[in-house]
Amino acid sequence: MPPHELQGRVWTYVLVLSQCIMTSKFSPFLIKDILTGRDASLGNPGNTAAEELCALARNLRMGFDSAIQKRFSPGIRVSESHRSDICEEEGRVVTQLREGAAEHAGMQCGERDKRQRNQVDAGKKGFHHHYHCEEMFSCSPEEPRCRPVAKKRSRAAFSHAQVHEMERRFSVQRYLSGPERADLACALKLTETQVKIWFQNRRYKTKRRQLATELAALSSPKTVAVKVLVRNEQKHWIPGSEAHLPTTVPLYHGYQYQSYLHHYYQPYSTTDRRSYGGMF
DNA sequence: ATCGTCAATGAGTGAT
DNA sequence: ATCACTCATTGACGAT
Repeated sequence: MPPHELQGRVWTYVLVLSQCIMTSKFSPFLIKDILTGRDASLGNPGNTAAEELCALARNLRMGFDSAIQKRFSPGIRVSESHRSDICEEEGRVVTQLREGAAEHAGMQCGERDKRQRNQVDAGKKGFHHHYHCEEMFSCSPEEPRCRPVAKKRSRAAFSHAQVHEMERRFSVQRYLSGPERADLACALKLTETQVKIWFQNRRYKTKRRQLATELAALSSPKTVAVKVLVRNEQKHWIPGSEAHLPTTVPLYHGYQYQSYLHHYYQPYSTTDRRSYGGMF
């Protein structure tokens, strides 16, 4: 099968899938389904065709690339954790396909982002996170060759509800066990990795702020009550009443080199396999 | 244009 | 080997 025909077929399939997803005909789907060609209307590509499709799909999206490689590359063993990562990536691909289909329908990127933001702000869809425009390659049925476009890193913006819930949880629990993290991720419609990273960053942020606060308190001049005798309009110090004034500590250096000074974390959850008793 | 925030990434580490 | 951690940094984004 000529490359441009394969690519056209992949692109058509992507569009069909996108429309299905947008109209909720079916979702989610597996990339494997694309590659094994379950849809009779698109023929029945064999293994070789699937491999070719796989190679082409690699050029479509970063999400495709990673997921397909991990799942289908020969000789690569997939662990349970990797499998869950792959599922996450497939979820991202679905999101990207939704956006791709929307874009194909004529919506401008900026308008779409605005709309999504409005949706998030208005809380119309409850928990929701989005990815911004991220064109890795420019492909279209009219343009058989994929043109590489500058890579752009995406950053999810969690909704207020998602952040609020994680903050609430963080206020009572600084560490989550695996099952707890999975539950929270499921409830918030986030991936476990996102929840994990959020808690990591949150702990780090708390620690940084606490250190900064403490160091600022140490380095700032203090108002201290000092006993003074007044006699003949002159002030006289009373021995032993001097306040201890600490030397100024530069914030950066204090933070940089005293990072292990303050072990104020709560102990790890009892349901977790790891114990931080020795560390904290 | 600059700055702060924050999700994500990577290096290094320890536990299992 | 795998996992989750801390810490430092990166890059996107919004506010100013």
